[in-house]
This record gives sequence, C-alpha cells and structure tokens, in this order.
Amino acid sequence: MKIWDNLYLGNLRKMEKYKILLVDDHQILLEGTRTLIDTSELFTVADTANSARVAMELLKANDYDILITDYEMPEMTGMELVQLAKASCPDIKTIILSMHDDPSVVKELLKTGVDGYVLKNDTHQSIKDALDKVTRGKKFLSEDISEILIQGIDNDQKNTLLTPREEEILKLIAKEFSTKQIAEILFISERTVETHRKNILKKTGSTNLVGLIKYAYANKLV
Amino acid sequence: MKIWDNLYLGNLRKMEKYKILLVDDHQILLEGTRTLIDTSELFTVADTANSARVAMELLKANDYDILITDYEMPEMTGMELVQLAKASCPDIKTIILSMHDDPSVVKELLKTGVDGYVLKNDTHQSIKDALDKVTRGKKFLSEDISEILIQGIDNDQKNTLLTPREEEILKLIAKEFSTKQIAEILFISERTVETHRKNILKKTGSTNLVGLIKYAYANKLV
DNA sequence: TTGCCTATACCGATTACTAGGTATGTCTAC
DNA sequence: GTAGACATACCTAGTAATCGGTATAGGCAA
Repeated sequence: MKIWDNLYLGNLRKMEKYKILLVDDHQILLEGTRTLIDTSELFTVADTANSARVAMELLKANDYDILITDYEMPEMTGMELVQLAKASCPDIKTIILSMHDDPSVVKELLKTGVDGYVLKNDTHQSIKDALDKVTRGKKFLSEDISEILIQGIDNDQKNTLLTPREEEILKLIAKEFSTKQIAEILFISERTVETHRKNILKKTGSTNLVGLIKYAYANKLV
Repeated sequence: MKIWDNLYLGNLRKMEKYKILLVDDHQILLEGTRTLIDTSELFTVADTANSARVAMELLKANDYDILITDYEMPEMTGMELVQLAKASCPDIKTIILSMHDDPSVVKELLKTGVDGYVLKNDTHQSIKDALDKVTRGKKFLSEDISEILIQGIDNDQKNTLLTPREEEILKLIAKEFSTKQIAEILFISERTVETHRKNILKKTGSTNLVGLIKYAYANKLV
C-alpha cells in the first residue's frame, strides 16, 4: 500500500494497515517496539531486521510504507540506511529512533530528509505520534529536539573555533607526533607548528598537551 | 509475595504473580519491556521508574520480588541501585538490563551479587529465561557473557598494569596538573612524581603525555 | 581599498617533560 | 628470612613545550 492512497481515499485506512520495516540491533527494543506498534489499528510491523544489511535486503524485496530505524548500528548508521532506503524507495517515510541527543547528529539527520526523529527516552506515545504525522506528510520531532537544536547553535561556534589547519595539527598532536614530526609531515617549519599549537592552546583555554587532547576527544577529533 | 513461598508451595505460583519493579531511563524501552513481561502469567510489572531516585522511593514503600534495572542511568549506575536495593530488601532478586558488554563492568556486577544480566541486544526470551532462573534461586547470564568474561581475563592484566599510586598520578596528570602541582597535592617530592610518570610511560608503552591521556581514556580513568 | 582572518615563519627565555641511572624503607608472599 | 613489588627520592642530560613577542603574504568581505 502506498501512503499516498490515503490522501485520496482516507477511509481506506482501516482496510489495509501501513506496512512498517523496523530496524534495530537491540533485539529487545525491536520486539518491544513491535509489540507496541502492533496494538495499533493503522500500523503493522511487516518485518524486523537486526542489522542494516538485512534491512537493505528486505527493502529491495518488499514494499514498505515506513522505515523505523535505530541510529546507532554496527554496520552503518541509521542515517546511511535512510539515505539508501530513500534512494531505492523514494516514497518511503523514515523515522529515526535514537538515544543520541548530540546536536550535530540531529542536524545532519534533518538535512538528510529524515521524516521523524524519536528519542528513545521519550514515551512510546511519541512513536505513535510520529507515525501519525509522517503518514500525513509532516515531520515529527521529539519534544526535546528543539532545545537540542538551540544548544547546537552554541556548538557550531565551538566547531568553528579552530581553523581547518589548526584542527589538522591538533589531530596530528593527538596521534602522538611531536612538533618536529608534524612539521616534517606537513612540509612546514617547526615555528609554524609551534604558532598553531600556541593558538590552539589559547583558543581551547588549556595550558598544556593534556587539555588539547581532552578537547580533541570532546570534539571527536580523535 | 515472597519468592521463597514458592519453594514450599510451588502450586501457589498461579495465584499471585511475582511483583517486578522495572527501572530504565529510556521510556520506550520501559514500556516495551513492561508489555512483554505483562503477557506472562507468572510475572507482573507492579511499578516502573525512569530514574534511580524514584526507584529507591518505590523500593522503600513497597514489596517487590524482582528488580529489573538498566545499567546506564543519569543519577547512579544500575549496580549502585542493586546494592541499595539489596541493602533494604535482602530477599529481592535483581536483573541488570544493559547494552554494556564491557568485561570490567560485567565482572564488577557479578561480584556485587546481581542475579541476572541480560544484554539489550539479546532476544526478549532471555528476559523471560532470566526471570524464570532467578525466581528459582539461580543466576542468569546472557549467552554472550561467557565470551565476554574470557575477554575480561586479558583486560585484567591491563587493569593491574598500573599500581594504585600510578593510577592516582595518571588521573592527576589527566586533570592537567603539572609534575610540580601533583607533588604538592600528594605531599611527595617532584622526583617521585617523575619516577611514577616515567614508570607509567614505560608500562603504557607511550613516549609522551598524549599517549598517557589516551590510555587514561581507554581505561576510563578520566 | 582597507581591515580582518589565516597560514606562514622566526626569536628568546623559561618551564616542563623524557630517559638513563641509583637507592632505601616497607610490606607481602613463599 | 629473603625475594619481589611498591612507593619513595635523588642525579644528570637532553629534548620538548610554553609564553612572550614580531612579521609577512594571501584571501575575503565590508
């Protein structure tokens, strides 16, 4: 069944349920969510997959109206799965189920064209709300997301705190290269590396290597 | 109902269900798991809590047979909750629900006297198996745990790599204290700190601060 | 075009860290 | 009771990092 049918034949809704593909590498969450969704009269979990690979095979072989997927998975992220799914089934609606409230992740997802984003620590009602919204062609975001996006603005500044070159050098520092080695690797003078290093220290507000590395960890440059 | 009743009056099982307190900060998992458990004739989720604090209040006010709790929670870990629960209700059976397959965590939990350990990426049947086992006074571990414990043996060597004093000093280094400052904090000579530092470097196989910090991160000393 | 940012480069002084050592008192285990 | 591990402390030397500057060339935007 195509979702769009309902735009014209709304009362057909009860005749055939929306077919959902549910993807999560945590079996328990998979089964729990399935149980929740299957209590609905409008939706049914047609298939479940515990890996992105299996999900892709199912997507190729079958027609689903909605893809609900975990974000964190071994083989690929939920976002990559969404992109692949949209490529092979342009009409499919996608909902990400995640415990990630990391602003950068959320922003990236929204850019990719995900239809719904549900935090795992939200109530299960939010899954139902999300399903309802996306089938009506709208977007759904868990309540906390707007706050997260506001936080994200601050983080953008942090991300642009370092210039690309400085970031490059910080990464090399984090790989245990000395100033001399970095100079050799980048074909620049040791003095230049020292200056960059100095500027990074100043920008990150740290006084030694340790602070630098901690900053690198915090900003996922390692 | 006390679990022990059933040791003498096995056929009473059907008369009253085991009362479970279910704790998880992820609302969706909470509700999903509740739905799963409530299909059982032997068990019922008497209460749920989405924080350790709430859980403790419920534990004080009510009688539960079994505590099922998430491991990763904001206020305290599942293990700490288990310890507190056992302290106030010695007879309570405890099951940890976790996605942690980190050997050190699993080992610590087992030492604490947790009755069951279920990985979140296990099937929901394993929750039922766990409930069944712990009510019969046995322990339950998800299948993958044995492998994890074998891995853990290697990790033990890593954990005992550093002496307590060295670990203490590494923690201070990671807090951006210089050798001089550490000496002042610990009331020891700079020389001593230098020696420790040297030994840590040698043991971790690194040649500078960066390697030290990365080791500290890898071993969760930060 | 003028001003700001960035990347580049250098200098000098000081501090901190790394890498070899040696040595001693304490405590634990065999 | 003796060997081994640990924490303690010191020495010398060399290397690396930090902190204070200054300076120039290129790009981009007001």
